[in-house]
Amino acid sequence: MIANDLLKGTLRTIVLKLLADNGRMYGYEITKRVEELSTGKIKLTFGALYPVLHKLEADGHITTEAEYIGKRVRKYYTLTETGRTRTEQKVDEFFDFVNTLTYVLKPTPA
Amino acid sequence: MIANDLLKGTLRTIVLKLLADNGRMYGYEITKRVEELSTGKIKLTFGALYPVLHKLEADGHITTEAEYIGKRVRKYYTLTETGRTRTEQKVDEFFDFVNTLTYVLKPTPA
DNA sequence: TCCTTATATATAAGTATCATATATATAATA
DNA sequence: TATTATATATATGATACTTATATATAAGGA
Repeated sequence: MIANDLLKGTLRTIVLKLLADNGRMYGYEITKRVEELSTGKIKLTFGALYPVLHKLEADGHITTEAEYIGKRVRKYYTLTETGRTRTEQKVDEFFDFVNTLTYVLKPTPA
Repeated sequence: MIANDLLKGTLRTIVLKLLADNGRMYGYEITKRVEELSTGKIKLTFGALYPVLHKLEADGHITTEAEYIGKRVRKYYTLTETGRTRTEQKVDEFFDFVNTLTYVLKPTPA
């Protein structure tokens, strides 16, 4: 498992990027996909995920469609145009961060 | 500047790694060195740094020596053995995290 | 048939980490 | 003499998660 301090600040980015790559997805599906892509090392908690999804919707980055699977509700989320732009920004920001921190954490002089 | 959400969870790692590489350092020096290594993109705030240094000391990862530069106190910090072990863990943890998240954030299918 | 596990969303309360603001003081430079 | 740099420290506040709790349907195994 990945230390959860490090995950802080990346949840939004993860969610946005998955939606960008996969078209529309629902919450539960997102957690499963992240677990899959990270070979079990990252597990999103629902208590964090759903508030983030609601926030992204409130900010106009995603839209919702409810669908019924039998009697159970399922909410599909899709990126808006601004959401797509935001995704690019956030992903770039992350790799920038990694490059910069690598300068700090790589050096090992005699 | 690096988005500060991303920095969360990396402060301890940065401090430990700098001490591991440079022998002994004092707080102010650490902030300057980080700014240098990150070409100005990471600026540690004192409000975050000093509590972390005190915490690391309380946890037995570093020890302090006070030195007087004229009349001004300067506190040098040095890694203990457990601190050295912890540094390795934390740095490995960070690069693990990066590799794992890259699996999630890299894919871009048609 | 009953129990457990998986599916599915949601909110409230608690914690950790860092930023901002404030305080104090000495040394160097313009 | 005034400003900037050096140097440490704490209190308060914001944010982003985790943990706990709630609710409900569907599927699978005993």
